[in-house]
Amino acid sequence: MDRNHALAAFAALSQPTRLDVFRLLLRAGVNGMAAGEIADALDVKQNTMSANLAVLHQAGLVRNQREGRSIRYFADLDGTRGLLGFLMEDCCGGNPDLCQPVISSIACAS
Amino acid sequence: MDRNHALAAFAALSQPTRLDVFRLLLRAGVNGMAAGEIADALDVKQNTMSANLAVLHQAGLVRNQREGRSIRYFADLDGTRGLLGFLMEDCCGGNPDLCQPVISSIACAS
DNA sequence: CCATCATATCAATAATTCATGATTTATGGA
DNA sequence: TCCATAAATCATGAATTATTGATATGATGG
Repeated sequence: MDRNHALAAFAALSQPTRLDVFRLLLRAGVNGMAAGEIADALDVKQNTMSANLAVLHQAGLVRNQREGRSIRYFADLDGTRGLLGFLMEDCCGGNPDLCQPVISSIACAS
Repeated sequence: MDRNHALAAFAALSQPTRLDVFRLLLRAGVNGMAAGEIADALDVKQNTMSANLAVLHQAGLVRNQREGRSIRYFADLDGTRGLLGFLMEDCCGGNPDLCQPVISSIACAS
């Protein structure tokens, strides 16, 4: 993850529909959702959703996979990890004592 | 951190200068940097930087504090934690097994 | 093949965002 | 009080981004 990838990812997440899509796909987990399902779930027109999915894909935040006539989308956790790592690396490198509480507070309460 | 705050934060980080500022302030740690220092360090005009700092502040990503004639800026780690937590909460809630690797991979290598 | 369904791409307009010169506000020193 | 410094605000033009109707591509079943 370099600076330009990070910029693209943040831009992707700065739009309401796209943020909703990403969180929806996080919830969907390994099942993912077909493009049309996503559009229906969020009440967004098909071509608008297609464009927004393309932005998320380009940004490395979602993956997709053709499945018959549909294309199924998944949250890309590798890309997500890269983004968060990029954001926090400076903090962790220079000031781990300050950074650690940020990390630990978002750990899954398993 | 609600959806609108998260959108504002992602929008703030989606602009090159602002991303650079945020990372610079993470590196600066508790010392922070004066607004003018930041503008000089990144070779950005004073009023442009002022506007960008205002966006980051509004988004809850930086704090500031007047210090004589200068205003000193700091990365706001509470705001940052809120943002990351918001982004990952759905994943953690429904799919902690998938989410955990994302979290642990960004932990500080102390 | 042909019809249909699912998704992507295109073209055009509307809306938002950005950078900047000029100006204003706030602070501190003489 | 007057001046100098530091930062914020304002107004404007340029560039980017979003949405949408129309159309194209790709896959499946008959």
